[in-house]
Amino acid sequence: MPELPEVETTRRGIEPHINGQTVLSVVARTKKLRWPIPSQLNKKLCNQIITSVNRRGKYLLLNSEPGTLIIHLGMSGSLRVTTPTAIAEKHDHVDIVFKKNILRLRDPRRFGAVLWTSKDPLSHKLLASLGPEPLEEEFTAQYLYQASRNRRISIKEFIMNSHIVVGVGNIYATEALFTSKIHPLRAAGKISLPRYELLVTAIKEILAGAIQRGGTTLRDFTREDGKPGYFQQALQVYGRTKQPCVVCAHPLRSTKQGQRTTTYCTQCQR
DNA sequence: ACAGTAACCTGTTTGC
DNA sequence: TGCAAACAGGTTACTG
Repeated sequence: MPELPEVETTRRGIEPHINGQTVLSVVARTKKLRWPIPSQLNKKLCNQIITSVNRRGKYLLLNSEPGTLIIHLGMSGSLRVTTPTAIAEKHDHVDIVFKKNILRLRDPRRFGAVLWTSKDPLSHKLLASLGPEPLEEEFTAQYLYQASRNRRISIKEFIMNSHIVVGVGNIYATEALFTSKIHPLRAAGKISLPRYELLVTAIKEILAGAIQRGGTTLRDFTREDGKPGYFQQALQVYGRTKQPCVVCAHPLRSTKQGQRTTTYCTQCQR
């Protein structure tokens, strides 16, 4: 569920609780999520200090002197800061135990990941070939325009590809295409530079706005304190199939693209 | 290199 | 009411 705004909301939420804190122990109750959880995580992190909490795309990076714990929340993951005595529930797979609290990973569908690297995390196989951060200056219309030449894939699948740009998932891709009036099925290679300008602006504004509101909570996304985000109230098309377009009142239509639902306005988006 | 599809899971909602 | 199918915020791996 978490897209970039939800992961960034999580990062900002957990950072003040764990940055500079010493790990007392690591408890893994599950052998594997998407991939096996590294054994000996307790040995690696016990008595180590968390020196920074970073994000790259939808990956969270908990740095320490000997290495980095890489966490991905997948579709249903969330991190919470709990009291040291809170009882772990059914889908609570990993605890990073500190003196005053526990950082607890919950992930019912187990599409998430917990990985360890003792090298530069950005050179890790899964991170090395990621596209630019959408909120950084390097993410421009010119970049998307050039990257999309001769690509026949639809624009929606194109911007959801993390090797093109990170952090744009189904909700925000759907919203950004509506805002920039681009039809989600249009071939990425057949979109003009001016239209990419509109799209890039929309992506940046929508992601920034969602972070400001603490992310989108549809069903079970929660912040580190268990509270929801408030961006769902600002969604204009996602989840609104058959309801009237907020611009022209024409009923919104849905289709499937790469196993994901896309909702769009047949009148406004071309 | 690119495009299309299946796969990994569980919980909740929808439809007969 | 019951049950099966469909659906859910992600991403890799495999095939052609």
